[in-house]
Amino acid sequence: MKGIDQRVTEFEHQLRKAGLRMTQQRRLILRVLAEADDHPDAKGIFTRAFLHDPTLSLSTVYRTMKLLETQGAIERHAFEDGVSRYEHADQQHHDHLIDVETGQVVEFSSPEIEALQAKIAAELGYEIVRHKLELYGRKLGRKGRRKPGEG
Amino acid sequence: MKGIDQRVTEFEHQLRKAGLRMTQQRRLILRVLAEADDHPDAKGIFTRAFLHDPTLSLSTVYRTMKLLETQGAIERHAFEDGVSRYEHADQQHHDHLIDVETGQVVEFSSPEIEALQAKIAAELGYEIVRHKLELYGRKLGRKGRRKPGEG
DNA sequence: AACGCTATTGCAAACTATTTGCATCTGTCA
DNA sequence: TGACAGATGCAAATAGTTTGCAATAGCGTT
Repeated sequence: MKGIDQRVTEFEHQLRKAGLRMTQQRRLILRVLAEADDHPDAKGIFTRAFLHDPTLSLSTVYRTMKLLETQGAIERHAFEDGVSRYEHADQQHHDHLIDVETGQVVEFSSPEIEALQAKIAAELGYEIVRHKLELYGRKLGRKGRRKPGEG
Repeated sequence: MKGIDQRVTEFEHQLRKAGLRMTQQRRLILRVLAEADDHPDAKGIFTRAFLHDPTLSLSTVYRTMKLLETQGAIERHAFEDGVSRYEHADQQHHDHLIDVETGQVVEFSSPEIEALQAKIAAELGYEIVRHKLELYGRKLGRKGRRKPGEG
């Protein structure tokens, strides 16, 4: 995995090229994202970053997430809980398996499925721009012990 | 395809069994849904239903959609535009291909992909409860004429 | 056909997630 | 270091959805 500092520096160059600035806030948010091994939402990112800089505002997080997404530095996901969740894009493409009981997100990838998708799209007369595959599952061996009302 | 009236009647029995009532509003909304061949959101459903009953309120649409979802009468989708879209569940399982240029939704299904999904989940120690597969694509032969900045 | 009980509705207000206007502040580059 | 444009914080604005409450209307019973 690339070092955090390296990633920040790379992004700084990327920003410069676009005439944009590397600010303390952006640096902090990048750091938080790089350190996250889950898929936090804006508030989650804000909460973590806020610990290091109590002057940070939530709107800056939102603005930064949008910027990062535009720049291709992160990916935004909209799982079924309604909020946007983010993860840094410095990794191979993968899909997600969400544990319906714990909410835990497992990443996986399947070239076979990707190939099938392309084939299906082609048959329908389309080329795939991107896709979203989310499996919602329950751990094997753990039977219907779901808390009522939980998504 | 099942007749609309038949579907409404079936649902009425289903409601009765649960101690719930079949109201004019629910009847109307069911009708709108049954007649829809797209994937309308709450406001869309409201707009169409409102034509037939101008006393209908948007909250009733939301409440009804939630009820219908709980009863398994409809499916709710959250595509990337952020709003919840609905379709009646009286049909086989299928996934969606969304045209990134027009927003048009094409339905398809692939037993092969389903099988692969189950296999992958099993390998990760999960059984699939449900899944969501969305392909975002562009019509073949129509080249990169996408407006810049559009997602 | 009328009655009563309780589910359902309409309305407005509340909520949640996200965006935006604006005055102020701060990177950057000369 | 100074100037300019981009970025920030704050509060207010949006958009989608939910909810409290008083009034209304299904539906089983009489």
